[in-house]
Amino acid sequence: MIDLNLIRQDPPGAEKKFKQRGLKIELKALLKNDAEYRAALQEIEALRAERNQKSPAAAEDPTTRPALKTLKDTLTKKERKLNQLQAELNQQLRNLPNLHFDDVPVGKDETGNKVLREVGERPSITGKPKDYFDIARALNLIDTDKAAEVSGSRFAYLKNEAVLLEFALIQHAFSRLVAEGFTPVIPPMMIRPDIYEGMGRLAGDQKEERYYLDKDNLYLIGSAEHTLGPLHFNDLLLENDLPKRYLGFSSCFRREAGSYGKDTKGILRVHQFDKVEMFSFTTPERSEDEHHFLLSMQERLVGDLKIAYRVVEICTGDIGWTDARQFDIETWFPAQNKYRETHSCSNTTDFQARGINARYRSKHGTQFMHMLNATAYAMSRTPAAIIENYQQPDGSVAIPKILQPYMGNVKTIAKKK
RNA sequence: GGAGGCGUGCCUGAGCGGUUGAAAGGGACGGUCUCGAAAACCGUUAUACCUGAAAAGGUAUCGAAGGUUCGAAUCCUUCCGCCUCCGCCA
Repeated sequence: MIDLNLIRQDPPGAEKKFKQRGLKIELKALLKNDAEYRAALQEIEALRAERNQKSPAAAEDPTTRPALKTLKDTLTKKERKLNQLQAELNQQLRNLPNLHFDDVPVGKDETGNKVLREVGERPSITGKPKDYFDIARALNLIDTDKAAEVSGSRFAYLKNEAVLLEFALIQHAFSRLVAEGFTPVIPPMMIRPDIYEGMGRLAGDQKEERYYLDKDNLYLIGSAEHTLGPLHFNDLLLENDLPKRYLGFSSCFRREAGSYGKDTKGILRVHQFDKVEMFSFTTPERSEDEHHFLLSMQERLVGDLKIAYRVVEICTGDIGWTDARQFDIETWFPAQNKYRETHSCSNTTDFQARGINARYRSKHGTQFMHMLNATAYAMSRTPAAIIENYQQPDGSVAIPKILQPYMGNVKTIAKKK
């Protein structure tokens, strides 16, 4: 949730940023509500003060009670109205995204994203590169036809080496990052609505993206991020505890409601996939550094696979709801002849922390932490990138050296007899 | 699914109608002592909002929302959450 004080301080500035995000948000109604709320609050507080002051005397002198009774009745009426105002105000606040940093590139959609650097060499493939999905099917690694019959579109059976490859990636991510001091976590994959709301993940049009279990009043998470953040729900840490870094593994569930027709073939966009995710809690002073640290971890993980990638800073029109700044890593897909998003890295500043009341204590007092999240490896997309980049002329797929130890030192995935 | 219990400050935990923002212990922070540290001792230690230049004052907060009352952490109702036992179960 956004800080109301920021809105009060500079309404035009906030409106400008919302506009840069492509949102038409008028703060006029909200500010009017806020002013009304504060006026009403003042009035009520004066009445309460009067009541509190006179009440003790009523214990001895019952004749003063009728007057206090009328005072109480008017108070009740006014309090009801105050509650209503507050509820409205809260609703309005929840519909506001985070404010991005001033130097985030302005743009209306993903075409406005800024490429920061390209790293690594693209593979030299003789002939026309084959699509990862065609290769995978030929090698009996993915079956979406059967999955469609059993579960519907955008589901897949991963089989054979695709499974081992996924486990290898997971193990590599954990061994690398646990060595860096990240705490390994397997978080819950379902979450309560109020916590989810606090994480800012039901706001805007994100709600449409979630699976909801009506019978139990629970949502399926769309990323480990969603339950890693609430690891410090209602917590008060000490400044010395920070930064706190976690590495979570979870399945991710997404309805892909707005993506009809996009990536319908294959497994780049599915309702369910696994992901290893980094999550950091830190101080406001250090959050930009932490953001770059997480990004550097991502580059190392992609670099380990020896696949070409580029780092992109996401522009205002494409940035996430909760984010003050977002980087993506896009990985090279030879057959598509372009980079595709495989990693995302976000600094949500205190936006999520305010929503889940995650604070820390420093010499300057108690304040909200800054919270950041970053993909380590997203399954299906990363294995797809490996398959497409490591394809061999004979139709087999080489396995990145760093993953071989996790796969029984097998060097290639070849067609089975 | 059946039966019962419980939700208080950073934590543990007392309080069960009126000087209770809330005892006590722990933790954290500051100080004394020390070459330094530990121990011991002394002190400090909630948050939000409102008025105010400040000093200060006011209001709210004991799971949440309602209700009873002049007055609620304390009584009532509903909801939410947690725990224990039994049953079922990877």
